[in-house]
Amino acid sequence: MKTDTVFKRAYNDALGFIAGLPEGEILPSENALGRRLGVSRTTARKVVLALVAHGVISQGSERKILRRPDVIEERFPESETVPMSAQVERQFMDWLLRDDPRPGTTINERELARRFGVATTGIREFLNRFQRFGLIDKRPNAGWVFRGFTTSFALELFEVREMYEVRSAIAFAALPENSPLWRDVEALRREHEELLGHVAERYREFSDLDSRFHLLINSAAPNRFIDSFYDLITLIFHYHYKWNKRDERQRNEVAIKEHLTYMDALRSRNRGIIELACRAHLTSARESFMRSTQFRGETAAGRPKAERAAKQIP
Amino acid sequence: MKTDTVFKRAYNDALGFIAGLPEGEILPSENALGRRLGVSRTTARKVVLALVAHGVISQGSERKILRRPDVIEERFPESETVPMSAQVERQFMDWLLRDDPRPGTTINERELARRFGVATTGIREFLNRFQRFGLIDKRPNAGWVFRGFTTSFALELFEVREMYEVRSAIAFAALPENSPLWRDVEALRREHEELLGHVAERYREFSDLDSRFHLLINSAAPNRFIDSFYDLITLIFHYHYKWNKRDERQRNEVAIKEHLTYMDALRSRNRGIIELACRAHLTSARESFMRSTQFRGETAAGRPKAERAAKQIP
DNA sequence: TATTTGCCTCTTATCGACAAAAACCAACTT
DNA sequence: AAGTTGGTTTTTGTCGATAAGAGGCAAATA
Repeated sequence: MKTDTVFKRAYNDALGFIAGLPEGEILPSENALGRRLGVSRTTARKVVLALVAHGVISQGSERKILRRPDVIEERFPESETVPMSAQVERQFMDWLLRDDPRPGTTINERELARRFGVATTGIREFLNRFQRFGLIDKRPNAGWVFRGFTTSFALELFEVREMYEVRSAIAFAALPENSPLWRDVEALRREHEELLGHVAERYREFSDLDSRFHLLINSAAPNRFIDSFYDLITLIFHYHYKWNKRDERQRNEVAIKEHLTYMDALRSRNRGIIELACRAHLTSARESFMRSTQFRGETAAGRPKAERAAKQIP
Repeated sequence: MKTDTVFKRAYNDALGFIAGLPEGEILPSENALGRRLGVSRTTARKVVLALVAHGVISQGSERKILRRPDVIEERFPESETVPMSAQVERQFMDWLLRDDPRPGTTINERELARRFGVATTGIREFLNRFQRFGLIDKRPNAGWVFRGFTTSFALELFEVREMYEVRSAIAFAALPENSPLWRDVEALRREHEELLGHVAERYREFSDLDSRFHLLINSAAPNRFIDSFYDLITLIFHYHYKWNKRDERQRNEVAIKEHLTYMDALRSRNRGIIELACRAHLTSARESFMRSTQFRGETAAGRPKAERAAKQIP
């Protein structure tokens, strides 16, 4: 059966929303509430019912807020508010990182299902969606193979990334003076400078900034295929940052400076300069990426134990 | 339960294989047979059992071919040899073409399941895989929306295609003299010339040639992301050719000539010339593609009935 | 010793069931 | 008339079951 994560998340959100309201206030209509919580009226109604049952709002058609903070803190645990599919993704990535299977390892739907505590259907669905990221292959009637975080995976990924980004950067430069994106660049530049000033303590915040920066460049000329490729970039980097902490501060500092140069180049509107800065940054990003992780050769041959251990999550 | 399409296809193939063998010959081992049919020994064994039951080969451990042509013609119907997933794809594309839903139309898993005669799971799985082609979007808990064969779909598709192909063509020119791919180009060139000579009757064969040509260019520098994008190109063009017959002969003739010029350019090894020929061909292909089909604007607004009818399968 | 075959186990493909969530409808309120 | 609510219908998300197919082991054969 369906899980009720939607309801639980909505309920939690509703509590947060109510906490910010004065006591005695009348609750908004079911429709309005649903809109605010991002759910259908059916679910909003269920939330209202639960709120009444918990004594957070008054019974009857009145629906006044009673505000019982002690109860208000009784939320559903985080883990019950995230839909199964999202949980599978997380568990799968964690499994990938932790177990560190070598290229060519076959992936067993049934075993993953057991391990993750879900039905095989859920795993299947995830793998089917995940397939587009080029890390796994399907062999009909015989499961999936993990292609591995190989050198060629990284190279192919960055090759396409560079093609896309150079194209977007050049398109960006061609934006009209009054495009709101120019203001976004300036705002982002300030954030970069700010972060650079406190890089020693706050270098971890770069990951988010990085993602926003490249997404901004990309938004100059939207293309669904390019956008969807960024899902992959985001995913990989998200987990990459999580699992690899070596030289993180230094790597990030270098990248921040490159971003600044890159933004200067954009300002210049000069195509040649932009392309140069863009490629320089991406090349550097690729090398730091590959240096920081133990990418493997293509063969399924083993490698020393020590090397394996280096990739474990700290 | 699983369908037995694998077995049925294997059985049909086995009959074809046996038909080419002299009477009285001994059937190869189960392992060898399985390998030849592209199936596990378990299935090969099942095939052998069925062959015996139908009197095509002798009973016992002998397994001599009895060759009863009348029985040999009793194959399983085509439709029972194609796995459900493939059938869903075909039916979905046909539905897309025939019903011609407008952009923004919601897709109903349950209804498709009913219509296609499969369980919803099958539809879900297909839609999840199909999602990467950028034609549908998922709205959690509320089904899918068809984004439509819009102008922007075509433009975005061709933009990426051009980026990829120019990159591959240039990589192609850099191949060493002795690369076997050069021989493939020459062979393909001869096929083009041959086809051009009989274009009036055989213009339909171009579709296949086109696909092979671009795949060849692409194979100069393999990249999994680019390769996977070609799946989309192939799919779209496959169905495009099926549903759009307007000016087909003329369009194909033009394209053949462009391919020839393109191949000349490759021979020259000159980067500038190659890029020119490549872009010229792709631009022309894009325009012919867009002219030949009624691509719509982005809005969900209606359009005249006559225009709709033009897209029906003849 | 290397195949071939018989038997057995494990995995995948596909279905149907069912609760959660969305969508619809009609009576009701303001 | 526009919006709100109660009740009903439809659709999606998730599960478990089961036959088809893959793969492994060991006895038999060559």
